[in-house]
Amino acid sequence: MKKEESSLSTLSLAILGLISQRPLTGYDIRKVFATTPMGHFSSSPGAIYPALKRIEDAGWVRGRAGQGKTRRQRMLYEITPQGLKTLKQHLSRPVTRDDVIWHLDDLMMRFAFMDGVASREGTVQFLRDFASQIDGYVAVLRGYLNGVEDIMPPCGKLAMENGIQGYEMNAQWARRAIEELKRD
Amino acid sequence: MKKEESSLSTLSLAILGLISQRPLTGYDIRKVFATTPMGHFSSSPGAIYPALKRIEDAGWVRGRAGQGKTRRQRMLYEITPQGLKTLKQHLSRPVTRDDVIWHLDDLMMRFAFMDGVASREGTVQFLRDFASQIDGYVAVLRGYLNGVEDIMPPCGKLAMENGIQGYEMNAQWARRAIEELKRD
DNA sequence: GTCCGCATGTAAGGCGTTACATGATTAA
DNA sequence: TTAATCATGTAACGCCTTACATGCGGAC
Repeated sequence: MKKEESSLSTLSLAILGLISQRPLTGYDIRKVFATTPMGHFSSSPGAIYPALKRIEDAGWVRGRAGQGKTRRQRMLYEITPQGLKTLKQHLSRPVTRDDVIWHLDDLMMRFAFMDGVASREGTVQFLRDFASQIDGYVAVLRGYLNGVEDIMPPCGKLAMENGIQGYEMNAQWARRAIEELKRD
Repeated sequence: MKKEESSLSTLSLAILGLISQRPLTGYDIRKVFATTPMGHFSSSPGAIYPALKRIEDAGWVRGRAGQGKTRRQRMLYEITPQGLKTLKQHLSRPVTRDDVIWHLDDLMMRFAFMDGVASREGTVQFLRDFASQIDGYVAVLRGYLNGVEDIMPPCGKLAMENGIQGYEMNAQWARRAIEELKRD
């Protein structure tokens, strides 16, 4: 329910994260959103180009003329030192319960872009915090469900269980991910 | 990425669904969002009251003066026949892959409010369609992941796996839910 | 007599969605 | 030469977020 100082919308974070991996054009980004599992992002130009302009105005990326297969003019964006700093800051923000409730997708984005940007220990710590925040919230939800499950209609109850299982799956995933990252 | 005719935002659907179960005031709705697992909805007045007004203007709910513990004036909203029809229509819309990708939360809301509103067979059919649409999408995602997993950085790959596992969890949940609904 | 919970709103701003618009290049 | 793909945008709209505002009633 809260937004923090280094305000990056989830879409902006996704774009900045992608550009941090390698320089991209707006169209490249659209293709990533349209053809990969990042597909729950709007690949629409009305979302991408304004977002790109915003993070350019903020000084986090810099566009320069580049050409691809054709010699059309196209803007190739690369991350700036400022942008990398912002990204790092954003990725290293603590994991709160608010994040778990309201910005789960944002948390996952943060993790997804830690590869070149955060340290291995920082990444593992993030996953640990993530899992433990989820555990805490799941306990609350289970407590609530136990209190009302006798009076809840079947579909409502099943829907609530779906939500809880989703969180539990995330916690399990995080612990497996920690193991996997340690095997290096 | 698409919106349909009987356009109901997820928040409006949640409110209409809650009111369909029993008459509620705006404040009641805020409390539900603030204190139950429906907590990823904005319990803020700036969201609830305008949404309530919109669905009232649409003729789906009717407000009448009612009093609670105190004899303050407060608007108690109840669903209209029109509103119930709209809700039923919305709940019986087919489950598409677009829904799975862009409106999973909406699908879950639809299911959560089927209790008094949809038939038992309709509900089970919904879950079957839900599971099979997810299966189809998971196959696509797994295909993609297989193609690129050798060149993907560890965090990116793990994040993608998280997404896929989330979908798989949903499909499993749906099949268990079918079994549970049949045990009546 | 002050704070907290009840109860309902409004105003500004941000940003994503939908739809429209434009023009170059390439493959059929 | 016509359609598809590349490539970038704008405009209107809807709706959520944040913050502010108000006023009653009960409890301590």
